[in-house]
Amino acid sequence: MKYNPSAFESKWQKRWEENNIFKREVDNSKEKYYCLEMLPYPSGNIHMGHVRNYSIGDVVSRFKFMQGLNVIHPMGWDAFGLPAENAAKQNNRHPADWTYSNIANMKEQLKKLGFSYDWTREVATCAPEYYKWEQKIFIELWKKGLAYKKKSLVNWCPECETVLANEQVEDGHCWRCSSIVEMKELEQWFLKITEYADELLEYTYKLKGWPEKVLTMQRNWIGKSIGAEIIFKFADSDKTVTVFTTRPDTLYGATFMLLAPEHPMVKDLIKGTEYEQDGLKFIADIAKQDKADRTDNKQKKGFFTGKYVINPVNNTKLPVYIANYVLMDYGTGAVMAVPAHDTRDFEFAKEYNLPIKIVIQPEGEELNPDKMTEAYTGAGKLVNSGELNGLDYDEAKKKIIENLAKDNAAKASVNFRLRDWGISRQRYWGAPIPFVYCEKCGMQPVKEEDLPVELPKNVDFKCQGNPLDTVEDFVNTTCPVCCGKAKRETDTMDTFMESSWYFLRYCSPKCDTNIFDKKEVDYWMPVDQYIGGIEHAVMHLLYARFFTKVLRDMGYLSFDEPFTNLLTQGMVCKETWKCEKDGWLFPSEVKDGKCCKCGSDAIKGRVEKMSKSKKNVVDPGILNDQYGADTIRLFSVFAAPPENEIEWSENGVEGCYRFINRVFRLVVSNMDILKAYNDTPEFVGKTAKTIIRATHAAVKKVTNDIARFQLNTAVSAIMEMVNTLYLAAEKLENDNDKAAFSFSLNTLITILAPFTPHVAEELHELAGKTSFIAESRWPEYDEKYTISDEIVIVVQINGKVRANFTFPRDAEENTVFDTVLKDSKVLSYLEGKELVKKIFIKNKLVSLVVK
RNA sequence: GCCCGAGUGGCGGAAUUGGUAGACGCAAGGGACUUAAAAUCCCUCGGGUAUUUCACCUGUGCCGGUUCGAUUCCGGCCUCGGGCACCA
Repeated sequence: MKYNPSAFESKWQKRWEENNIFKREVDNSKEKYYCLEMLPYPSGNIHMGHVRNYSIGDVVSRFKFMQGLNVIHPMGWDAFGLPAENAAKQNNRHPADWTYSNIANMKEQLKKLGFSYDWTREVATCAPEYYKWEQKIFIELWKKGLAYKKKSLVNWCPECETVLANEQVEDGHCWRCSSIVEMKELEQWFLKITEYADELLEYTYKLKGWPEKVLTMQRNWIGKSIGAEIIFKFADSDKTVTVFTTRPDTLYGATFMLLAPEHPMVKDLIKGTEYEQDGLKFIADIAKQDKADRTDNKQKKGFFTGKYVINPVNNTKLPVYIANYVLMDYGTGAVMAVPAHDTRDFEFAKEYNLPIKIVIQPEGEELNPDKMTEAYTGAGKLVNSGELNGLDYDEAKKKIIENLAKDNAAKASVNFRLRDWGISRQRYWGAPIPFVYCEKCGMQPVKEEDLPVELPKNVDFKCQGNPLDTVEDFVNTTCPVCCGKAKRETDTMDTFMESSWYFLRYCSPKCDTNIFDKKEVDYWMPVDQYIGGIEHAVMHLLYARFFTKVLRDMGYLSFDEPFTNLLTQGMVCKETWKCEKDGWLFPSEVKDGKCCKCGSDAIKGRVEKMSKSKKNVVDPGILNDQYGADTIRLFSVFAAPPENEIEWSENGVEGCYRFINRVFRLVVSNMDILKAYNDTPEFVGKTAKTIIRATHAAVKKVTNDIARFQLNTAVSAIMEMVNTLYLAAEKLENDNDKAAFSFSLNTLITILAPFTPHVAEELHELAGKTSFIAESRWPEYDEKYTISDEIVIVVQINGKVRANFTFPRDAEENTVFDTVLKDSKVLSYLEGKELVKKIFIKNKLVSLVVK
């Protein structure tokens, strides 16, 4: 009998489904376990990244379930988004059709991989039954003042024809299409995530189950700076300007003042003066630059306004400049410049020949302004600072704020890099924002009983701009307050809104009375294990944390964080090929190092994440046909630790296939023993002991390794067990040996079940069992059977291993030294030398020091 | 520049508390079986010196320290990967 996965994999998938074995319900008598994988965007096909993500999650889910936990393991579709709309433009296909057919296709592919999802909880975020509740959340956010509409300068992607959140701009480019992002002034909806900045940051220190890397990225993104606001008076008027600084201790060293070109005071300051004309030109020049240009070009440029402010600590007059490197959207848009102790201010001072005044002296060094080539930004003691002289810079920070606070000239202040989340999108395929504009009553939310505001079906996708604007039936409506004529909001919500709460909806996906059923959420949430790619470290994971905190404060939730443990799995990569003329090549287009199209040299490119554009994609569907689901699943978890990158290797897959074959042969060729012996073996006899030990040791290692997500070593432990069983199979002598062997094979099938569930079920059935292995109890191991009676004691002499001795377990110090110190090899090292020290570590080693 | 993470064979990677570095797998080489191939099985596999075999030296990015003993702990560096970045 040969291992032929295509003969039975679909059979088991069908049986699991027919018997509803992955369908789970609230059961207060059982401990719950929520295993969640990031829901996919229905792009059309499952790719290797999905397979890896879901294989990891499936091992954990199946394992936890076999351990007796009530495991919820849902799957759904992040179904709104631009690709559906682009497909509509190109192929004349409605985004809904395109999306739902992709979902059907991908669901089929997932089922063929045998993942243990509870499909009764499936959610598609583009369904009105889903986004209805999102609209309700949105209105409640608005009622709490956490959603607001504001005219502001926003990121605009000309290619996608929509606004982007700050999180969606990478290096000045659109995260989706890489076009250069423009700045545009528009009236937009925002969510006040900044109100939660402090708590979001604080909890990054409490999330013990998250990778440090992700927490750091979130901390960087939130970017908290502790400092002070200081008020400066103008020399020639009663006006004041406030600056934010993290270095109030350097206030005595301020030698000029800088304002952002967009600062609201700037135009007034130069109005009617000789500086007006050139100043306006300077401002206009900077305004012309896009985000990428302005940050790329680090050259400091400034313009003197002709005005002066007074330094509140020493009444010095400081010239006021407009500077290109001062940003309006951070701090107050005004900066006190301390060239001696700030890198950028130093460059500016050099450029415009402004004075540099040292106020911090580092220990053991004497700074001299004429000789400095760069600013000194480190620690030190204060000088040239009046009453603060001699203070440490940290103390001076507090002292100076205290002093100035008496005259209301300063206060302690905190600034965040995090901006409010812009969620308006000028696209069709998203959840409509449930607001209307009435001529009489102004902006009004749609009444709850009228939700959802459904997307209209008949729309012209080929038009310019937002297709929703052209749908008269949709736009024209009545006011929920006065019933008069009103117009609907046509912006839709950012698709990250849907993924910010879907894990809550999974708990009661069909609840039609509220966002979710609180009882269900109280039982299942928070998520015990969340698994997904590192690319969501900031955007999705920050938004979901924000939503959780907001819903908690609205009384919907009674916990602070949605995801207790997070695993960020690495990418699946493969080598690439490139030709100078024809660009990226498929491996099939390369022959003997030459490009098949033009015959020139094909260059082996970097190992990169699998992507269509780089032509290095491996289709899981084809692999499934070739090797079966179990092999792909096993490879995905065995190739590397989950958080590392996997470099795709056909040979590696082949190796996993070979291993499953090896297991299949081992079990099938010993089927008679497996069936005939059902009693518990006794722990006697060399062969039986070896078998039982190998079994308990494997169970121990696999159990512990899955728990700490070392799935690769869990698989190696099973491989080792199989190797031992192959050797033992030759040596079975009596009934007890065979009983041990039978016990071991049964255990092997059981511990394989989370990794290769199909072959495990098949072997289980071949062994005459009628139950599902997926529903079997995970085996327990007994420590006393994992250890051997004999142990090897290593002898180190002056730190080097010189000999090995076999002793009975727990041999005493005296016994060991008696043998060791009589051994001729050991003695040869001691000859003519003095034995200075003897160290004995039980069951491990002896260490001798000689002189 | 600031902040995180990581450096171990030809490769992916093991070593859970400081205790025989290289588990498991891949690749490579040799052999068995076979008319042949596939499949399977066995042996070798960090580097070096031996080969009168069983041995010795060296080795976990580099330099130093602690220790009987360091991939693991401490100090200093180097390199790579990632995040943030005219953020005041």
